[in-house]
Amino acid sequence: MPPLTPTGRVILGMIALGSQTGYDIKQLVDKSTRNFWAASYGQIYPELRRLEEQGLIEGQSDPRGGRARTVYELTAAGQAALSGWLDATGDPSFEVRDEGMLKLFFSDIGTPDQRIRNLRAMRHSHQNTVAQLEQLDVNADHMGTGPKLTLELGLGLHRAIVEWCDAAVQRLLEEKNDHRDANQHRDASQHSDDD
Amino acid sequence: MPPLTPTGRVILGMIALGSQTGYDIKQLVDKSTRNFWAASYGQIYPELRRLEEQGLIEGQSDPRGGRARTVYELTAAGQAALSGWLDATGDPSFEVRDEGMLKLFFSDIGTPDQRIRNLRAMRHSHQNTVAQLEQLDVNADHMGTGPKLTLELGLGLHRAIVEWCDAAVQRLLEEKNDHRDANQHRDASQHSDDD
DNA sequence: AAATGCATGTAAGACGTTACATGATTTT
DNA sequence: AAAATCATGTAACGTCTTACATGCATTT
Repeated sequence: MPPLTPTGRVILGMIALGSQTGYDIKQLVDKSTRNFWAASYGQIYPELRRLEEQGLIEGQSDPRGGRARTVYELTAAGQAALSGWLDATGDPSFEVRDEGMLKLFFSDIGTPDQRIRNLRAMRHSHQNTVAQLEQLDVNADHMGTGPKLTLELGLGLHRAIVEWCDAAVQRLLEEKNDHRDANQHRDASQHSDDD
Repeated sequence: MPPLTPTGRVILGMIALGSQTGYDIKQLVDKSTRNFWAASYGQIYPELRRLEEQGLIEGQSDPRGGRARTVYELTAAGQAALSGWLDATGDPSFEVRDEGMLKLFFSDIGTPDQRIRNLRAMRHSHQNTVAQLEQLDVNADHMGTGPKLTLELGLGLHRAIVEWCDAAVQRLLEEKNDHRDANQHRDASQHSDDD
């Protein structure tokens, strides 16, 4: 028996949480886990096939009107596979690919202005994420403990990044001003940031 | 002209920072960016070829003794491509795949103990990362502003995750105790955590 | 003499996104 | 009547990791 693929895990989990169709799964992933574990249709539908072949899920046709629709549920083997994964010890995989940080890393190559623009772009995208998560947070009452915890952690992290970006920009601007003031006396006006 | 590939960017950047060989690049990536942008030999060497074909870098054979060795440097076009990327506006890509959080999200499926074990596993792996970054931090004097900033942000983030995991575990344990105390009176001993 | 580090590379496969295509149902 | 939502799927492509293979140079 091949081990659960990465996408296989999300799918089993989402079906366990009540998702029925491939479409359903995608909706739920986009609403809940996409910030730390995304999935696309191009992965989901083929993977549903494989999981059924492996006997971990079972689907049956359940059309709504003239519209084809396949409803899936976990088999006993599927529940076992899911539990086995959740119970497995050993460090969980963790990967980040952050273009903003990469640019920041290389930012000595460019101008100080470029660096600040980049920090503002980072700030902006993480602030977006915060706003999305805050939307979800309003119905935290109807959530299980797991989803509540991940939401809380996500909010905390993205907020921390936003705040750090703000602080970094401010520090860089002050350094720039210090440097300018040390050379000669001119005026500069400060910007105000949206939020 | 095809746009810079993801790995192409790191390679150009690392060469700009002074890396000379493919081996060099890999070493530097592993020491500096791998927590937010990794690269493997399987990507690096083929990509060096492509970048040379595109005229963005130029390599020349520079053996050390009987050992083959190719030293690369940026061409003018390569510097332009790198600057163009660093200067580009529009939100930078940002992706996370965090198995620990995914398990946490699904943790209502398992037992409370499983959830706590999972949180401890997360804590452990992020604490490892913190330790690695602290090693790098000791020679922060010799770093440019960019590397210093990414190091600082990385440290802050991973430390925040460690702390959040600790707090979450504690909260969950307290809830468990409250629940137990509400039913009947027994004793439980607390664990002590390594660090 | 052995182990570690320097240095280069490839092949196979795993994983993933994007873009496209199709069509029914429900809401506006 | 149009737009949004539900629902399923595929093909092409891009990207990346793992595992393997090789061999010289330096340090222990």
